Amino acid sequence: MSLRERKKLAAWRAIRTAALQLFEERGFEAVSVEEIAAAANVSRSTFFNYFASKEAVVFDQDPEQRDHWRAIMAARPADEPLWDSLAAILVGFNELLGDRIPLQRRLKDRSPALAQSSWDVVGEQFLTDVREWTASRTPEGDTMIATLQLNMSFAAQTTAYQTWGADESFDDYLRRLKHCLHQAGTGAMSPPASTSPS
Amino acid sequence: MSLRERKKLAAWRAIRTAALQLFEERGFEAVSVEEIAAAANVSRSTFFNYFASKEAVVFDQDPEQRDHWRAIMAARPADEPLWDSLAAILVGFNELLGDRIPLQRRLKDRSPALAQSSWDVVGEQFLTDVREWTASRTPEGDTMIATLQLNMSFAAQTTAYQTWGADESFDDYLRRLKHCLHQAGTGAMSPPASTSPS
DNA sequence: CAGAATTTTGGACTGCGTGCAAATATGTAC
DNA sequence: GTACATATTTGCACGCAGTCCAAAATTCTG
Repeated sequence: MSLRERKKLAAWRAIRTAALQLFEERGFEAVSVEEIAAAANVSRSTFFNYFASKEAVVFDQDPEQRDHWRAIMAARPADEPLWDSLAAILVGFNELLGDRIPLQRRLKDRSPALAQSSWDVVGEQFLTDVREWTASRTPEGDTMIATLQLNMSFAAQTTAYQTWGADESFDDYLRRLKHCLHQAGTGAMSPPASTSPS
Repeated sequence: MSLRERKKLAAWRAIRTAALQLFEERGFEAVSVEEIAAAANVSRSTFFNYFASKEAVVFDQDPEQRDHWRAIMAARPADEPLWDSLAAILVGFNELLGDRIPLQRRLKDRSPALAQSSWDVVGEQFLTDVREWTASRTPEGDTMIATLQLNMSFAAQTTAYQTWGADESFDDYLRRLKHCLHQAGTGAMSPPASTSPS
């Protein structure tokens, strides 16, 4: 790893930690990009060299994390049913994010702007990667069914996130995620009536 | 309907038609709010009185439409399974939107900014209304399962939209939407292998 | 150490979205 | 219709996100 690369990574992390710190202290909207840059000892321009937008600094993942989830994807056996793979990938991804998710949650709760950022939890990069991965594992004519399963797995993820009560732990969240994935897998209308656990 | 209300509606429509016209001619990004306001014979301030953002003018629905989809929601029998209701509501909503959807599609295809607006197809208002409707029909402990079904129905909608080929008609899109809803209802992993129709 | 390649920086610029107070239009009561 | 209350429109100023570009600064290569 060359000096350049090390410095790049360091700058990326300096910006992100500075930003998150400020966001936690004063809320997303109340912090300007200028302030973030200043806190990270970088120019405003440099901030935009690393992050496409102010929101990206909340949702983008550490470059090293990216390698991890790519490994997770690559590890799925080629003959595994798509849905099972997607479920495993999403769970793995969430475990990977770990304690960063609560932070995102805290910020979102306080910020209208962040609240309706298209990307919840899963950042832009992961979305792109998992789309690509799905496409690579989908035979010619099945692209619709594959897209549907992909979107359904995200629906499960979103649901777990949305119904994550303020008093619940991260493990509770993970459990619910798995439950939602299972439920989505077996079908939305499978239970004729009340089948809500825990 | 008072004069005020009639004028309001007229202004709303004037702004939207002017905006859509300009967007079609020159693309979403290339048109400024000032230009839209000018084309609609209104001040810039007034534009923001009616639309919360430049994007909202693409996704917000005509106030009268809102009454229509509310009627659709109200018409669902109280004892119908949630999933069936949601499916019917979404189909009804899309039929209602009708030829406006292709327009949105055309704009989105040309505009990166629009492309990743959180709201695809279904605008903010419909989202809010259908959330509220769902909540009103959900017993105390079933909020997670209800949220999941809601999100899954949107996943089906999104999928139909994403896989809508440029050469396909609006009816093809509607057909695919129904198919996706059915598929999502019976479960993501139901087909062990290739089961893609048409 | 010299020159190529990449990154950082500052500065100017466009345009969205907000806030506010003055002007204008509509509704209401007499 | 005149007078007053209420709602809407308008202009103006402001902050700030995001883009572009050319000049510095830094790292890489030999």
